[in-house]
Amino acid sequence: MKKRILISDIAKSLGVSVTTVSFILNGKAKEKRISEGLTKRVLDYVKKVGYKPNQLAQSLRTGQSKILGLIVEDISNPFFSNVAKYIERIAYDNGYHIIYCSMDNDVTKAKELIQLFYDRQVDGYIITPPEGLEETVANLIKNNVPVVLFDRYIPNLETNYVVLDNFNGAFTATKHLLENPSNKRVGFVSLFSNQTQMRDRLEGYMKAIDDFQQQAYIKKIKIDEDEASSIEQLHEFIASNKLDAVLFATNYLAIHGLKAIKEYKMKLPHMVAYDDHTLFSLYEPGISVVTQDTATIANELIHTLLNEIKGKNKELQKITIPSELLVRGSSVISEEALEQTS
Amino acid sequence: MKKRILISDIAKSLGVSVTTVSFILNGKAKEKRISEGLTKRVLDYVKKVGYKPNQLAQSLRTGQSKILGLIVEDISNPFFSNVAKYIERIAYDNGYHIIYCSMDNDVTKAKELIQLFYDRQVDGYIITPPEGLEETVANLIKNNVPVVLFDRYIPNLETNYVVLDNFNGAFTATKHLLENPSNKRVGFVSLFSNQTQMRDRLEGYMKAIDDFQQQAYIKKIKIDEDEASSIEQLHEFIASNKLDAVLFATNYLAIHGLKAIKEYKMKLPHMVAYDDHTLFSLYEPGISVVTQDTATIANELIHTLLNEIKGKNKELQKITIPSELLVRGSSVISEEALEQTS
DNA sequence: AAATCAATTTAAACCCTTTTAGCAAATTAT
DNA sequence: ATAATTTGCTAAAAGGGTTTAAATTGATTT
Repeated sequence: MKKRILISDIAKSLGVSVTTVSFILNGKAKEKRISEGLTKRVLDYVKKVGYKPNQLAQSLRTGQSKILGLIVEDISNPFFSNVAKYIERIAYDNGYHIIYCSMDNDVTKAKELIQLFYDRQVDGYIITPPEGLEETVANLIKNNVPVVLFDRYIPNLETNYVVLDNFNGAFTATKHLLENPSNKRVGFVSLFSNQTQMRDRLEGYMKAIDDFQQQAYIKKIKIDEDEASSIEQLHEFIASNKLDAVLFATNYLAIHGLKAIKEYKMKLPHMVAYDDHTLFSLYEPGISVVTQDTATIANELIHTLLNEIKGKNKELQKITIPSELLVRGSSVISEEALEQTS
Repeated sequence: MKKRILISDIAKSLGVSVTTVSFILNGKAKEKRISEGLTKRVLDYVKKVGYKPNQLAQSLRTGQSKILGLIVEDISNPFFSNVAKYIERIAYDNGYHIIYCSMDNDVTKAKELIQLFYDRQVDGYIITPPEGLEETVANLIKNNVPVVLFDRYIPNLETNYVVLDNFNGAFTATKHLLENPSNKRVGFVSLFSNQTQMRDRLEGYMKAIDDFQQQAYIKKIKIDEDEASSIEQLHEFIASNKLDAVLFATNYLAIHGLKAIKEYKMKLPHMVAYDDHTLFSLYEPGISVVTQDTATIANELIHTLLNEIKGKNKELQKITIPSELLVRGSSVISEEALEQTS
């Protein structure tokens, strides 16, 4: 923690030039034909005094900041904070840092953040794009800035992305609900949003509904609706349609749903939420979810980005990760439900 | 997004020197007695072309990175991610960026992170110190690095910190539980940890127990215990002592407790958790919590740190934020509980 | 008219690396 | 024995700003 030691100090102490030390430190000893003896001597000394290059100077010179920008919808959503946690870890293991931000589905904020990151010369971006960010992202791509989209992609824009198999996730979930003979009326709660993940989840729901030749009950909530109003609307939706089951397109919509149920003492025998949450595993009755391995997602994201930065991606990576339906509490719950109704 | 414009470009275009532009941009026009006319001309032009100084070059020269390091216990814990979200926002509004990390209560990792941040020349630190970090933090202080501790502090070390009134929080919570005449046996679940927040919560619990002249039931869990074992131990603790109520010292311990209750179909009529969680508000019966305004905490933290950086703190800031007992569901629940038991 | 002074502006040093271009000595080829 | 390479290393420029120390200009004094 004492006074910072510089590369010139090393050079002086060893009686060699700064250039030589730099070459050796950057693994160019062979290439620059520096003798093995000297290489070892420098390396040993550097290790002994614990010299570390000044990142800022290094970045200024190389144009590489070794910082990655992560722009997620909302870091306080456990889905995103879990992914962030893994990304952070892998990035660090690869010598990168993460600067992260929540954009709260606000295009203006997202644009500002990207500009800010750009000014900071981050080496790459992982972005969950809100609607309206198409042009900004297109611009980044055009300028050869490494970008990976996440959770949703931008149609008609050729980018790397890592998303979930939303269609099959929603399809399987809806099918699961419909297969229960007591569920005649199965609804779907989503957002007013044309983002791909929402579109695909809707399509998955519709496919299942059509397969079972049932009526569709679809409710969309405004993306920036305040919680109280959202709860109010969900109450109305569930109660007036006398729904037996609902598929919620996001975890917080499902939470609003639960709050509505609690507040208005409604019955909603079955539901499936999108993206898991501690709450869902402990709630009685247990709440089934469409889930996915956040570690896998983080892995794909960060590796895609790092490869892009290193120019190792021969072609665009369009990765779809299968999602899984985690059925909860059916046995326990049906017992308990029976007990309670009896 | 096009090619970056430099300060030298500005100077050339305007036919003045780089120095002059720099002075004006850094608000030293008056001090350096640069004429108002020129000042305005430069400022207008800079705005017109949208010039922004290269942060790296700036940092390299001034030694200020405008980056703050935030080291929390676990970013996926909603308490921390909420505080982080606010901190992030305020920092940005003040022209600072946040680099954050979870240290997972691992001293080695925390030390590495601090070293890493130090190498990156962050301008200040917000740290939730794990046990064993005393010396490292002391070292930072000794080197005049701006530091604010958070959630817990280090006894005998003179630092800025922002913590909660853990003693009163735990005391009030325990008192609340004891005041219910049906609660004879009130336990406390905490961690094997000498961190101040845990120590104070224990003392608050003990004070209430002593005031009511009751027996104490205290269970500590290893700080890095795996979830399954933690659940197992909590089951044993609650069941064998036939506890009527439990105060949990952290939100995840309370979650483990709930899992134990669910898994082993136990009864635990009342509980209070430390740090709120969506789960606790929706669980049936609603779970009371000791909570606090994360916005206030974040505000105090970031402003203390920024003032420290600017040298505006005349003295050390030792801030204790009052915590609040949020009693949940007592009325509704007792009704429902009655219904179920009847 | 020369000297002094204040008001402006600027050249150059500095922050710390990386990297280009090149030099001197040792080898090899002719 | 000399020219052509190769080997081993380095001086200096570059990267993009900030800041010190000094130069320039015009006005005022002597």
